[in-house]
Amino acid sequence: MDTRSAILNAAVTVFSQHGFRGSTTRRIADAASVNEVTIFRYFGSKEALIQEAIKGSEGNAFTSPLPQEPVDPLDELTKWCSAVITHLRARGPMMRKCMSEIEERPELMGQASETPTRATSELCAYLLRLKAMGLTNDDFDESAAATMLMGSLFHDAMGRKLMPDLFPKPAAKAPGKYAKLILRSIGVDVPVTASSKSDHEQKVAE
Amino acid sequence: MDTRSAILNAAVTVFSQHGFRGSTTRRIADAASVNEVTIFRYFGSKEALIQEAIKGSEGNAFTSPLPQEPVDPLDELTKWCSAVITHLRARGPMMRKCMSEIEERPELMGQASETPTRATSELCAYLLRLKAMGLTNDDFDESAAATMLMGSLFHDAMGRKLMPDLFPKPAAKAPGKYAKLILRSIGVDVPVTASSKSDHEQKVAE
DNA sequence: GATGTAAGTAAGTAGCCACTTGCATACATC
DNA sequence: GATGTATGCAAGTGGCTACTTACTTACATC
Repeated sequence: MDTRSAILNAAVTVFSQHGFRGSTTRRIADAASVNEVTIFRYFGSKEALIQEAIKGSEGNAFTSPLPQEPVDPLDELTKWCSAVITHLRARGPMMRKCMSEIEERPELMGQASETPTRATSELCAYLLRLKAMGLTNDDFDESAAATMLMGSLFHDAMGRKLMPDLFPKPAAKAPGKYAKLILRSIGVDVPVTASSKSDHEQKVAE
Repeated sequence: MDTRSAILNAAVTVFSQHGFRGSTTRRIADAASVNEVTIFRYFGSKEALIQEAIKGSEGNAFTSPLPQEPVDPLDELTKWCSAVITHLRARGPMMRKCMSEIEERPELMGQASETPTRATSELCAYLLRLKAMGLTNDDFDESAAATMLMGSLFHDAMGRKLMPDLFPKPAAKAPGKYAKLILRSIGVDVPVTASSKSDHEQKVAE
């Protein structure tokens, strides 16, 4: 309805598919069902349009909190991992484009780095809460563990479509497997058979 | 010296920096110190040149084996992780470009997927050897664990330059931290203080 | 009914792009 | 010294690109 935001949305869509160089003003105008000239009246240049479009789409940042007081770490982490993967997967194409063009257009990177940064630090804090509760080893490196889990989620979200054979199947159970492994790596006692979030009766010893 | 391979090398370099659309034949010709026309005489089209250049660069595949008979898992894995990260980091820009253009040019993906695929399956086999030796839990999911470690290495190689704050520092010690965590996640008994490959005296119990 | 505003239409500019053509040069081999 | 081969050079073609200009249409408000 609103012309300006129609153009911005179209710019995000086209950029996600074709990258900066492939996002011609003609393509964006067509996608927005708007005349090409209108784009320049609103934004002045393609550069300015795409920058504003991408910065604007940062608004939908990731916010799925981990509980302040852990009760069932495996279950909680599994659900959180699931949410992170879903979020990353939806933004996959756009993040791939941003990461690919970082050498030429570093100003576009905000979008791609925000979610991983926020998620990693939240995860780190959660792991420290587990430690404070005495559920873990007391010597583990929480920052390395958080990065590692985040890396797995990132890898899965980015790579599963490109090389499906590399990843644990089915995709829906992968978050549970990652969560279980990371918990075990820091000494949390996870029951043997609890390998996915579908095992709801299995609770971690507290 | 050889004109043909000079052009191919230049094509890889330029593509790694600018992607497909940014790799103009003029840029490639300049980088190869060759006349633009020569490119078309050899390869017919830009499309054909870049495809051959990228396929050709798959030659330098990753081959750093994990030992057939594990002796010191933490040390062996740490060195292997280090080698994988180094390899991926060197190919980072090119892999980012390939992954970014997969929707438009799926035929360029071979390069980006070969190393992770090979490395993951080698890692998986190694973890099974540890299991066969009775060093691990007997219920762990080796495929998930291999993917997870691979994801961490991939993530580190791809992302550390873009968002340095996200990763364990110093970079040289990260492979050891990942290796230690993954070993612990599958039940291998890793000494408390062995957190990097620099701790050579510390050996894993056999 | 006059005015202002948001948008479309048509046309054009200057530059880059992949790719072609025709010709010149250098060198090596017979 | 003739021939062939590899390469450079100059110029050009047609198409696309970002962006501009000038004019028009439609609608809303005074």
